[in-house]
Amino acid sequence: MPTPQSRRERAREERRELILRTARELAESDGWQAVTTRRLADSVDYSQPVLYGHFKNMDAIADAVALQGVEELVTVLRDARTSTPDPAGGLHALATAYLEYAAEHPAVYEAMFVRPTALTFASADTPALLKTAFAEIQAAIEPFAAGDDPETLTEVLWSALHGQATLTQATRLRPANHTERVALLITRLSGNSDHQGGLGRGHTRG
Amino acid sequence: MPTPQSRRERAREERRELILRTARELAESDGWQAVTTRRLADSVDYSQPVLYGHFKNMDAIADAVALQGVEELVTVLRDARTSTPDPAGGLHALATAYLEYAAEHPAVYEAMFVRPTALTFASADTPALLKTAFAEIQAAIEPFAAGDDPETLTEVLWSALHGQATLTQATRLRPANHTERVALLITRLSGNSDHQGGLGRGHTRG
DNA sequence: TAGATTGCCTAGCGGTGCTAGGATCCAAGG
DNA sequence: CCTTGGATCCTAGCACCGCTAGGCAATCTA
Repeated sequence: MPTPQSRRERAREERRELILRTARELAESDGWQAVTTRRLADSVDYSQPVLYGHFKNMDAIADAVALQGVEELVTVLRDARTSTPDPAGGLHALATAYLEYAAEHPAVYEAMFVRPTALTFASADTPALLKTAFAEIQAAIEPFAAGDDPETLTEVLWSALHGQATLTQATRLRPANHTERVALLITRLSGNSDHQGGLGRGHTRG
Repeated sequence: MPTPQSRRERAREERRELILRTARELAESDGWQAVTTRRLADSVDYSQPVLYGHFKNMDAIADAVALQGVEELVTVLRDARTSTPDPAGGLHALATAYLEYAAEHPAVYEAMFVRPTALTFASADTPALLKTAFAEIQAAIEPFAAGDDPETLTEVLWSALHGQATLTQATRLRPANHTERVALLITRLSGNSDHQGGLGRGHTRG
């Protein structure tokens, strides 16, 4: 509904978004440790207590940013996966898109999956959104499940992507080999050695 | 050097280890955010400035703990890999040992690979130790490199393990499927789905 | 024993998250 | 018009954080 009751409430909502946007920018530019109540309040030109009128505490702000991130990630993954009818190509595109998003929005990614704040237990509707994101990954890898449990395979793929995302951010991996790592990962995970050629092996034991 | 010069220096070294051990215990029991200078100083029954006589700052303490962890991890990985002459068995054992160490020492693991403190740039001899750890993983996966670059494949494996370790700690993955995830990961990464001969999934239905 | 060195503590700085209490504004009622 | 009630916002402050200056006491050297 585009008319959120009164004008006051609309102004209030706008200010909430201002806080969120500013926190996100601050985190992306200087890291989450630089997002303090005083700095954030200064940046939005309010006093600290105003922040607490919108969010329970500082972690809740990071959680809200994380929620935005999950929504964005879902559409990014869906767009990548459905960019081609070829399952192998879709999987490769999804994996690349995942790592690209993590690289381009490191602070948001950190809020989502690295920070201790449990997004799962944040609010009631959060798990549904997270399940959607998980389902996107599953849809990409499921054609290659063969005899294995698709959900477990999805967890394996997600973990592998998550590991590459975080270790790359921490400059623990050679940045140059980014492309090769993704390609090698999805090639091996999808079960055959030439993923360009399509599905390849379909049944090893009947 | 078993004789560290004077008695004073030996006492000093003992106190350094006391600080390190206490910090590690504190981190494992209550998390790194609970390891503050005041609490740590209280726990070792000294004042805060004493800590700074041994370490440059708080992060340096976490780095020292991380260094201990890498040493431990190297031996754990080596023992696991060489526990069997079978390459596939060795790889599986190494992967399991890696995740087991991460699960049993979450704070140490966090200090090593999650905390922003760059262990690589910590001191001069650190990279060598890290390279040894990396080489251990590479030794386990290299037999399955086929035509692919072994180093890239090692990065892929390590990232995948790291992802499983961190997401498991954050309770983002189902803890029950721990074993299945490792088995599926190394089965697929090692190149084929059924030359594993009973290590992982598959034959548990009879 | 006198002097130098070292080890250690108390006290304090600026910063953090967060909250209480009073001031101020704004919309509705007499 | 003025008054009143409620929402809005800020100043000031608490306890805690990492870290450091300065002084005191114990120890080693001569």
